[in-house]
Amino acid sequence: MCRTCGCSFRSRDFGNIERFIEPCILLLLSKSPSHGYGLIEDLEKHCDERVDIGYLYRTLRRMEKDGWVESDWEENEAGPDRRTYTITQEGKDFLRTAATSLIRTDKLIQRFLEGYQKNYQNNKNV
Amino acid sequence: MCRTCGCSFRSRDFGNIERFIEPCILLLLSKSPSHGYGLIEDLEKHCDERVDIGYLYRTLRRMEKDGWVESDWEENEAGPDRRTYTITQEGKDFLRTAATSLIRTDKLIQRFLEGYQKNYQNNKNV
DNA sequence: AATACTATATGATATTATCATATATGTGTA
DNA sequence: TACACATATATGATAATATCATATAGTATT
Repeated sequence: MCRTCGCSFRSRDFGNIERFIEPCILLLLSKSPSHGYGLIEDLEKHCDERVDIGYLYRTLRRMEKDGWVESDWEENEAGPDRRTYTITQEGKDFLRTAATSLIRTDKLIQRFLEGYQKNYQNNKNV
Repeated sequence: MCRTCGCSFRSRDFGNIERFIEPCILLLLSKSPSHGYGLIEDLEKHCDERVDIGYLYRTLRRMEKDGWVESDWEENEAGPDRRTYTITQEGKDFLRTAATSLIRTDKLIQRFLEGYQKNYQNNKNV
């Protein structure tokens, strides 16, 4: 149930990028190393969505524990120092696996949408 | 971390139907009322995947609490009685919302896959 | 009587996601 | 100098989602 207004719509949103955050992060890092705050901005630019910043930082630490990324502190004269993340070989391998999974997800969603639109055209009031 | 073998691959799978289980159930129920065990088989047929049966039952009860479906016991001479679920108007409304979200998700995934394949073609070893 | 299939349900726990808040550096400005 | 603001990382508390195992029971088959 939605915590904000108590309605029956779950806070869970089937369209949010959080559900695919790891592959998206890995894809960005496969282009060039980056840090948490930078990734937030990249994700927003690419996905038109502001990811919860606390969740992103925790996700990055978890991904490091999992061996998909590595991090080092980078000095930053223009502001606070940054923890810069680099993708590892394991991370690249996982990215490939995730891409395969997402191809499958994409097919599932398209199958769903076809079924839905078919019902809609048949005037089934759905 | 994967509980079965302890590897760093999360049990979380970006391709599984559990991530879109509610819209899929609602779509099936919008065609005709059904019961848990029947839905499991339908989902397997449509999505080539066996959903965890305990999870499905709990999801159905949650959806009922949320007002998306209603249930009644139906006598079954050929086996144990069945709890038959029917979609409500609220469920139909949510199905429409979910479809919109999934169109967005589909676009996000395709954008991701385009980016990924572009990297792959450029021989970036990802 | 034992086994298999159908059918629903829940205990225990792990994982994922959200919301709020703490801390600190540098820049601009009142 | 004091303050607000953007950048930057982190974590406490809690809610929501997902997994795995197990319990219970009716009907059919061997």
